[in-house]
Amino acid sequence: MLDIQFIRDNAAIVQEKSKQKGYDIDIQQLLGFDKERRELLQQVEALRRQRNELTAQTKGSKPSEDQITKGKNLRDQVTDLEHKLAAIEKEYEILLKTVPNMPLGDVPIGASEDDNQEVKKVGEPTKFDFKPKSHAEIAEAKGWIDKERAAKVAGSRFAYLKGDLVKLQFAIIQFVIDKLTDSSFLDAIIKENNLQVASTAFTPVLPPYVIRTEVYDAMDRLEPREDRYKLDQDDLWLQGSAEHVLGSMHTKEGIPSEQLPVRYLGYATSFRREAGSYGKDTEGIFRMHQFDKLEMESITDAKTGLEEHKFLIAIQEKLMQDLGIPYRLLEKCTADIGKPNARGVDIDAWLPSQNTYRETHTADYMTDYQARRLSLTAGGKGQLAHTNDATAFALGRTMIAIIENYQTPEGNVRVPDVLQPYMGGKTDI
RNA sequence: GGAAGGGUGUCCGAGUGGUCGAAGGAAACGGUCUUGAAAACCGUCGUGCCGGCAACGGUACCGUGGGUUCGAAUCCCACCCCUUCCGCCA
Repeated sequence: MLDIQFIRDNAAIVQEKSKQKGYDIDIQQLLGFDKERRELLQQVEALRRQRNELTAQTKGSKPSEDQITKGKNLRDQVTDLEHKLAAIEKEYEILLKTVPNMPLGDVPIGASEDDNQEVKKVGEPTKFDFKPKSHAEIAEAKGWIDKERAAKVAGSRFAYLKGDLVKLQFAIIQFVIDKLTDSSFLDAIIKENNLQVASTAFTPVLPPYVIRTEVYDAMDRLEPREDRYKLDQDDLWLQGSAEHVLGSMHTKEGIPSEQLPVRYLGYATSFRREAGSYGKDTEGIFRMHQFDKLEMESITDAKTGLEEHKFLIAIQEKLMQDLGIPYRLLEKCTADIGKPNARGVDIDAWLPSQNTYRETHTADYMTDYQARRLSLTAGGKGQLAHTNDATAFALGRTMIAIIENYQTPEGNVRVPDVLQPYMGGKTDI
């Protein structure tokens, strides 16, 4: 969430920028609650002071009848005002939490994802001298995907992945882990892009797949909750991205400057109900309730947060280039970056069967918006951390891109060069 | 799942109704002493919120949330977490 002091000092800006993100918040109403809350708080504290003074008078000896009467009277007044204060604070907090993070100055203003701005295209759309098939056609023919049986067991939008596709997934995982834990690989990216960040290697992490309501909410990733899976018997949700359980890992901690930046490469199976996307992307494994993902997460101080964001994007690009998949980079507009984001980009991979680019990556920079509610500081007392997350590879969609861009007329798939060592030297599957 | 014990400041740890924001120790920081260092000694040493230009004042916080009481770290209830033992289990 935002700092209330910032909202008090910049009410008009907050109002305007919230609107640009598609959140029409009544800032004046929020400030009204804030004022009322502070007035009540002062009254409550004055009464508590009286009560404390009375207690100090009576300590050591039995209080007189008179003092007890006075105390009871004070207690009732305090309790009454505390209830009023609690009610106001609840309204205040609900409203405060609805205020989105402020977009950075370079974020394009827009009303929908159509207003996202293309920054560049890398690689030419793959050319074929035959009609390219969709990943679903190839994979089903190869026996790599079985959705019909998955439907019997788990319902729609689930799949069994089998055979060489599974090997390919693990090859990608191993490839990325090798690269991101190698600080010389990172250092080369830093130099090439002239970035001012440390070459600290990523720590690979296998996180828990479930997350408490309170923590999920503090990350501001619980909503929309109809897209989340809730565990019936516990106060737990299945995470929708490794980022949800990685970013929250250091909640209520202070990270000393010598340990910054904290960089994690998380691998997790993520779960999404895909509410509201019925009938969309039903072919193959493009949009699933369950998918595996390699996710980068980093915690920095305020000074280096933006540079870290650019670094994570540079890594995403480098990994895509290493796999040889044509892609485009989009700067997401105010309406599309997401509530906790100050800035965000998408990478879309070229999919020959759809003759277009489709989203495979996102990179999110949250400034201190998440850290404020997580009580996460970095580099000193009261200095809120800046958080960044970015997809390394969403494995399902990455394999779709590989299958479609590397397909042969015979319906085979060439293995990208960098992955061959992880596939036992196989060049085709 | 059953039984027992426990969660207190940066850390260890005392505290079972008022004199407790909290003993004592360690660490850290400043100083005295010393050629220098160690030791010893002296001092400083939690955070949030509200008010204030500030100095400062107030308030809250002893796992979390309720409750009892004139008054709660301390008593009661619920929950969370940790440890040990038993059971079950990959």
